[in-house]
Amino acid sequence: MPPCSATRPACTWRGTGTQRSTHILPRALQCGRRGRGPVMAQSSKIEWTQATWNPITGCTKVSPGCAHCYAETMAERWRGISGHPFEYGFDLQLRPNRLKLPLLWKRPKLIFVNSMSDLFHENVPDAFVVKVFETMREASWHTFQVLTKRTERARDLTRKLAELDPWPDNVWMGTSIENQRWVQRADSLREIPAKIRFISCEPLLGPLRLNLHGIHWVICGGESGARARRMDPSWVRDLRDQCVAAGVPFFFKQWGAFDENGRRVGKKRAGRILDGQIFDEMPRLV
DNA sequence: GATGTGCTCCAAACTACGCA
DNA sequence: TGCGTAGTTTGGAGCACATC
Repeated sequence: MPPCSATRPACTWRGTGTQRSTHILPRALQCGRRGRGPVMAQSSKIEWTQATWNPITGCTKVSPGCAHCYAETMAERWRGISGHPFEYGFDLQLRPNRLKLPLLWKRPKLIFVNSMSDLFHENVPDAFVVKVFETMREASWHTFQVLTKRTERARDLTRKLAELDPWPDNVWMGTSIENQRWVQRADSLREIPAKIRFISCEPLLGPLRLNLHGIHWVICGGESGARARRMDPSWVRDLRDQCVAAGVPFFFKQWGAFDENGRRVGKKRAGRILDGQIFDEMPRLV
């Protein structure tokens, strides 16, 4: 019997690996234990990265793009399960025991930092951010992708950090922009001296007119999940055309829960083909 | 032999869909 | 209409196999 169930919310998470479920997961969801010691998601289903690293988990909402946050949904389902990594749900948690994890991964990877949080959340102490940067600098064989909605704090804090050390070449910096209301995040991002600056327009909730000066990569995708909001295909095409015109690599991650014709078919079936093409472009190193 | 990699399975809660 | 099944989400666990 599974140790955890809806009728026994306070039971202990044991993760025996021998439990059985009626749920069948797609192959692409699978990820693996890698050797010994503490582990994290060394393989990720996120299309534009290879692995995730979460030295912090949990976050709070700042804009409409957060409304149906998958990370929150995932984390909250484990709240109260003693011993589980998300025992405290989506409450902000610093995880110092994970700080050195990328140093254990010997093969170079593209690592999404804090897929389950925001490194520049107001409740993350400056000193902890510094420690995250120390690891990223030390693990120079990896490439780290930091994504935040709090670009003003990121800019201010990185200015302070720059007084100690220059921005590491292997750390990309990005921000999420879901509609025109939040395009000013790109202005703060432009002031951060990362070698690669990128914008993630996911979930894309409205038409966007972006200033792509100083931006090296744009990711776009529709919302998935049960309560997903539909992305109008014209918004995607317009964004792609802006990137083509500006010479900025464009990555179309997914249609989301709705296909190109507005039918709810699920993320998998909706796919990621735009006008007969898969846009997989990655930033050119500058 | 030690370490790294690939594969499989599991967890909860919800929605969509197919079928009787 | 109601029921059962599939799908969605990522992190963590075990095991087998590959590589050094």
